[in-house]
Amino acid sequence: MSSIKDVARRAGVAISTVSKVLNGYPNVSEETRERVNEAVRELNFTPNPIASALSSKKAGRVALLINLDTKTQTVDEINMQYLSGAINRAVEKRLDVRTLFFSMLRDRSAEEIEDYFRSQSIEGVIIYGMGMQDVVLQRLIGERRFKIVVVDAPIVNETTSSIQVNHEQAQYEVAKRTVLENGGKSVLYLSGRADGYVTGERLLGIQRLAREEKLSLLIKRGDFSEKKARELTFQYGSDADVIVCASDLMAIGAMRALQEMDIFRPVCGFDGITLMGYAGMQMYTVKQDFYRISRKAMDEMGRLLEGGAGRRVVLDHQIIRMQYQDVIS
Amino acid sequence: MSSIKDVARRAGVAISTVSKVLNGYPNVSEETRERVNEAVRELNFTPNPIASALSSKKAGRVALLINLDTKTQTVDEINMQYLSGAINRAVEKRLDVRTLFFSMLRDRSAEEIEDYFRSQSIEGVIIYGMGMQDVVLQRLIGERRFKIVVVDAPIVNETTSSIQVNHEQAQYEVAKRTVLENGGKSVLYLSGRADGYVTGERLLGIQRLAREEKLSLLIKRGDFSEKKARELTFQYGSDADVIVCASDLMAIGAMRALQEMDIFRPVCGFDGITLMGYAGMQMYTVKQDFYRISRKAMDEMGRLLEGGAGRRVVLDHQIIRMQYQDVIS
DNA sequence: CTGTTAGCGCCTTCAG
DNA sequence: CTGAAGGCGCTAACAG
Repeated sequence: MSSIKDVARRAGVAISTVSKVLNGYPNVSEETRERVNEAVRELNFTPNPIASALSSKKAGRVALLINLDTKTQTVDEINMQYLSGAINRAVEKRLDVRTLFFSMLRDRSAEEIEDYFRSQSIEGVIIYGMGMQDVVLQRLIGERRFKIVVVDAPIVNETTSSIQVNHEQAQYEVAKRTVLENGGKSVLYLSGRADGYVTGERLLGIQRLAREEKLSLLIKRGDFSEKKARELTFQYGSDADVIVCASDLMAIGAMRALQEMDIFRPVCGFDGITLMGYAGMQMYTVKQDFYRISRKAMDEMGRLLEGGAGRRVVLDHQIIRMQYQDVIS
Repeated sequence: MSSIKDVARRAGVAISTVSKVLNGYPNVSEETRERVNEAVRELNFTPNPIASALSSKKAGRVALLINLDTKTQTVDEINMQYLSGAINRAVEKRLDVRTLFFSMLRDRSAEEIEDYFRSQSIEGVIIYGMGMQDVVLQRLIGERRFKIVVVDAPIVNETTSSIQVNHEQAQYEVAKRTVLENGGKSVLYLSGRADGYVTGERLLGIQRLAREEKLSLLIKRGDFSEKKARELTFQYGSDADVIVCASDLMAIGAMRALQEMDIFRPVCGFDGITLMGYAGMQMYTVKQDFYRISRKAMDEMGRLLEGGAGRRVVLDHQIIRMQYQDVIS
């Protein structure tokens, strides 16, 4: 491994000049810049990130905090997409990522967590799947000691950005399309878990639609559970004209119940997960591109690390018609 | 953040002494050792891993290489367990993990990959889900420049360890139990993908059983696909007494086909994935504890990094009776 | 057993 | 615009 010194010697300049070129500083003549770059190429030189971190006291380290407590297949799918999106972007931005799980922070105080991050030279944290009951994380955010990006939780301050699609609008749109295309005056809405931030936002969307379209609206908590959705559909499904679900998983549960009851009701979902083991069903759903969301989250982290202020980032979504497929084609 | 210097001053000793205590070197009197530890506690000191890495030229960095190409829910579940197992153990062992995906190495030569690892100070790589067609990785392993642990691929050399359950034996056992409990003389075996290392091993297991029990054995390639398994079962299922599948997913496909054909055949699976969206089915399967496997893989990596030689590690498995459950309970 | 010292590879003023 | 020099926090001989 050649070092900056070798490059300097080969280019016939001082170490500091090389450093400047490497980091894109001004005040280097075009000529020497080119000479340095050439030497870099010839030696196949890559700066040692460890030395650079130590010297500059900027490691560019960001932790991805994944909520793995709710063990469900869809969540796994979503988390994997989150991971690959963030990591891919991080490689491009030369940020240093480490993956952590909520479970590792269990039973630790906000202070201990801070110490841990600090000792690991972690400067930023992207939080996925945070719930309203996660007080420790909320405190961490409140402390403003780290740059933080929260996915799907509307928390913003000077050092914290939030990133998500417009859940209210998306829920409104997908439900509207389903209702209008099929007709119907009464809606059964199966909502998400009470502690989820998005649950309330999506709820607002369906309520707006109900108001606008003068629909009668029955709301039941499905907790993002396929099973619960199924049970609730058995109980209330036949009384409704349309069933709107706050997640694809619940939509599957609802559809299965309807099949077993041998009645038809239009159903719509939310998330646009790609993998489902149920054939022959169709519905509208909100397609969230989790990979892209996570890339954007990493972008936003880059901005924060460079001194940008926290802000709210809203990404777009799509309403798509989804066809269930076999798990592996 | 206090530094080693502060600790030294506070304990009234030299920096190097503190370093020795920190790293558990000998040649420090019990007394000073205690004094240093006290200072460490009082200052709430944690050594800066970056500085330590730079100085010692040992970053303790290991990359997790996850195969995310085959996008299936079960694979996601398994990969998440791999990730959390490895990362949890790494935290305990103070190793520095970064997660990478096969897709990031696509289109790169073994040399480029080596350079990348080297530039990132990565010393070890744990490879999950490598196939026989991954020649680039095979070359990387062959080079012996990095410490490597391969999960579920039987490759071993001085710097490479392999870790897996005994697939041959496991397949033998689960099939044997299923056959003996239900009786039957002919077996339909749905095998995995041709490029998977474990496919062949599992095949050997069922072949051994067939020999021992004098079973007639029909082998069909199911490619770990639920859909294919289903189709194959439609075609060949009724002619067999028992259906043995090389994965749970295929077992599900087989069972669904049997249900639709309205005939009964005992089925068994492999992997013991916890999440399946199918209710009311039961079968024997091989339970692999992916979380634990991955922890062990990280342990093994620790051994290699400390200079141990590559070896083959075989973990135990269980044969369990599995009851399908709803996705979310 | 303990302290001194010279780096690790890079960044960053500060002179020139 | 370029180069010299002093660290960043820690490790590792080497003296004492």
